Amino acid sequence: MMTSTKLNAPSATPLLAWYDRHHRDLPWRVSPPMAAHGVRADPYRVWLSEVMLQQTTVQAVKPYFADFLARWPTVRDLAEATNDDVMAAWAGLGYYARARNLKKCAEAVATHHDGVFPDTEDGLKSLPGIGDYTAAAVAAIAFNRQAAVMDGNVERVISRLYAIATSLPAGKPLMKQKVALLTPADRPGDFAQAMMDLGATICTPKRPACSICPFRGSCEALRLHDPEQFPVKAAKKERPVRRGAAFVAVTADGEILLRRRIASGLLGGMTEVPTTAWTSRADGETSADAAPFPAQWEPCGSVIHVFTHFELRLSIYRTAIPSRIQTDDKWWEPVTNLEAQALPTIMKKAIATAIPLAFAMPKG
DNA sequence: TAAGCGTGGTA
DNA sequence: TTACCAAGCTT
Repeated sequence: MMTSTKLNAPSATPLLAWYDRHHRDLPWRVSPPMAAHGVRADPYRVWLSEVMLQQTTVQAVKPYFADFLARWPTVRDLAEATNDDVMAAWAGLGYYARARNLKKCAEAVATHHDGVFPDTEDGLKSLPGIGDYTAAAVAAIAFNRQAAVMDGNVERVISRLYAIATSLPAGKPLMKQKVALLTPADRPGDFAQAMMDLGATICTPKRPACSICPFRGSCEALRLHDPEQFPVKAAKKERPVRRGAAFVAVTADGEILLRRRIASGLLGGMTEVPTTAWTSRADGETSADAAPFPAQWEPCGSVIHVFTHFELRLSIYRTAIPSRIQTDDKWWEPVTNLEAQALPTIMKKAIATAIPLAFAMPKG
């Protein structure tokens, strides 16, 4: 006789058992056996990794994490660094407001908290760049607080476990409630990391490996035979195209003209070559007419770069001049020193288009 | 609440 | 190739 499948009530226990066996080894992480002996990860490392991991893959973060930790081993070291050095070290990782807030947060901890991170969610959340997720993650992982950690992975796992059909972000409060009920008092940090590991390796967006999932006996979405339909997300919007021109000027001495972007907004505080405005207008300025100074500007290609909310198509112009030309709000930088600059990826692409060996030149 | 905010990997 | 997406925060 056919009977309906009976689900067990979800519990942290099988997840933690799975985590003990299958957890990922990551540079900022304390392994479960160590954690079981009361060893906690350094709050500075947990915070640094969590900020870097916001909307960013583990693979992309690893080299940046190692570099930051080597250069600034403690939060005080980071607080005493220059903004330029921090922005240059962050260059390429994206979402540069994170780097600006990282520096502000380090300064706040050093100045107002005696160099010690707050050990509560509320205390952490009051710091720059720390929101709901990061506050809960640091509180749970570094301080063993019973905080409900909810990121994209957890949203996916929870929405499937309970077959929550409410779309995101509207369904988030209900999901957070479910996570809070599931979070154990004894191993909250391991639980949070286990949920994220599960989301990253088993409960994946496409083709989840339900047959080996520790929640397979409790998952409502699996019982419905369609885990991929969760979580339900709002429809995405189309990505408009903007156009502009970028100008690469190089002197006979091998110096390139650079400038600093304004401190806020897109690529805020980062370094760039002079460009026109980036406009969605079909008749937008993309010619050499708007160059930073009169010269023989030669078109040398184009760069397409996809940002989160628009696609940028930059026409690249270059000129070679005998010596520096006086400009305001700009400076000349040796091409051999570009690696030390806070150049976002789009600008490295633009420069590499005009000077193919710009990032392959030996230093000094 | 919705929009703004990067980049590189993957299917 | 196009589209999606990866440990979100701020305004």
